Amino acid sequence: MSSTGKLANIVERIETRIDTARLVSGQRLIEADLTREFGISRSLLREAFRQLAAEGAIELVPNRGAVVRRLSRNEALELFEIRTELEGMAARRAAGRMHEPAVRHSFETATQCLFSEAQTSGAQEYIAENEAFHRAIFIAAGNDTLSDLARKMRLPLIMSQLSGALTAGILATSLEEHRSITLAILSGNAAQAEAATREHLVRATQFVSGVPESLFRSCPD
Amino acid sequence: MSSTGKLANIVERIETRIDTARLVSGQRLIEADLTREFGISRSLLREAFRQLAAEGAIELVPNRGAVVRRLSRNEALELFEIRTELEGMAARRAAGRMHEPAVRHSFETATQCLFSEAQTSGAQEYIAENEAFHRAIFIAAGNDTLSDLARKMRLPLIMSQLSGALTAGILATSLEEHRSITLAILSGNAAQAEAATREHLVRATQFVSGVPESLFRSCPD
DNA sequence: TTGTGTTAGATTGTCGGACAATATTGTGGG
DNA sequence: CCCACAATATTGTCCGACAATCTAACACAA
Repeated sequence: MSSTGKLANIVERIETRIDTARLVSGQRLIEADLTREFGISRSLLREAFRQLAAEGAIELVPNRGAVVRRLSRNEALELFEIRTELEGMAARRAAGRMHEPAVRHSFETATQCLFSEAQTSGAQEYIAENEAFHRAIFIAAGNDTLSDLARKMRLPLIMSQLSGALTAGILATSLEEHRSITLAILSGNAAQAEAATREHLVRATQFVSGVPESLFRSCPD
Repeated sequence: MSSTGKLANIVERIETRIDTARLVSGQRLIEADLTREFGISRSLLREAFRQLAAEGAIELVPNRGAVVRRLSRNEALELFEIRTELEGMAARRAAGRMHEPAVRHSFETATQCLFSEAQTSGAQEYIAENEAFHRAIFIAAGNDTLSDLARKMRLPLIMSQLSGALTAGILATSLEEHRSITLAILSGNAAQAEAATREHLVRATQFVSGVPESLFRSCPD
C-alpha cells in the first residue's frame, strides 16, 4: 500500500470506480455529491481531483469541474502508438527475465487464467482481464517507473469508453494474441515476445481506427 | 497557454524554478513561505503541489510536505531506459515528417543553435539547451501525448541533480551527438535517426551509471 | 564532552465556512 | 419552438481553525 493517508484512499476509490465503469467516460463529478458521499471536505476532494487529472483519469474543465476523461480518436491513437513502443520494450525485457524463478512464477500465475476453460463472458470482464494481463507484462519487465507510466495510460478507461465497439470476435482474437505473447515471453525469446506484442498493439490501434466517431469526444480542446 | 486559471500559473512558476535550478533536488518547499511569496491561499498551493507531484516534479512526503524530487540511481536508470524507447520512436517519426515544410522549418529553427559558433558555457546553460533539443524532437514527432509524456520525465530536473558530474568532455560529446541526430532527422532517414538517438540515450544511461552515489537519493522509499 | 530525554515551536493534514464568478436550469414572452 | 432573463447550482479561491506530527533547542545525566 502506497501512502496511507486519507487522500490516497479517496484517489483510489474514485480511480476504482472509473476503472470498473461505475463512473463512465464524460460523466461529471460534482464536488458536493462526492464530499457528502465520502464524508470529506472540499479541500481534500479537490486535491484528489488534481491528482486524478494529472494521472489522466479525469479532466478538469475550468469553471465546470471534473469529468471522467473522454478521449478523442486522435488521443486514443496516440496513446496506442506509445503503448506499442513501451509494451514492446516491456515484453522484450520480461522475456529476458523469465529465468529468474520469482519473476517467472508471478508471471505464470498472472497469466494462467488465459489458458483455463472459463470463457470470458462480457465486455466488462474482458476489460479487467485485459488490464491484468498487460500489467503482468510490465511488472515482469522489472522497471517500476515503466509500470507506473503504463498505469497512467489508463487502459481500462479507454477500453471502457470504446466497449460499445467490442465484439465477441475481437475478444476472441485478443485472447488468442494474449496467449501467443505469453508463450513467447515464457519461452524467453525476447525478439519474438516483442514482435508478438507489437502486432497485438498494432491490431488494437487498427481497432481504434474503426470505432465509430460517436464513441469519441469531438474536439480535443 | 493552457489553462488560464490562477492555479495553473502557480504550477508553472514552481515548475520553472525547478527546471532552472532555482529550486534544487531535495530542497524542501514550505507552504507558509510559498503562500506568502505568491500571495495565495494554502488550498491553492496544496492543489498545485498535488499536480506537481503527479507530474514528477516534486515529491510529497507524509507529514513532511513537499520536496523537489530527488531520484535514486535506479529511478534515473529506469527513466533513461524508457526515454531510449520513446525518444527513438520520436526521432524515427520526426524523420518521417521532415518533408512537411512546417514541421521541418520549426525543427530547423529549434536546432540551428547547435551549429552556431557560440559555445555552451556552463552546465546550467547546457541543461536548458539539452532540454530544448530533446523537446524539439518530440514536437517534430507530431504526437502530442508523447510530448506530454516526455515532459513528465523531467529531463532538466534530473540533469540538474546530476550536474555535479557533468564535465566539459561530456558536454562536447553530447553536443556532437545532438548534431548527428539532427542531421539524420533532417535527412529523413528514419532508421538512422532512431539508431543515433538510441546510441545517444545509451551513452547517457552509461553516464548515469558512473555518477557518484552521493548525487542520488539513497533509498527509493 | 557527549548522549539523551523533554519541551516548545514549526509545519502539515484536514476541516468548515465564506463569497464572488461562472455555469446551468427553469420560466415566461414572442 | 426559440430567445432573454431570472433563479439556482456549482466552482474557484480565500480565511481561519485545530489536532497530529515533525524539528530543533535545551537541560541534564553519564
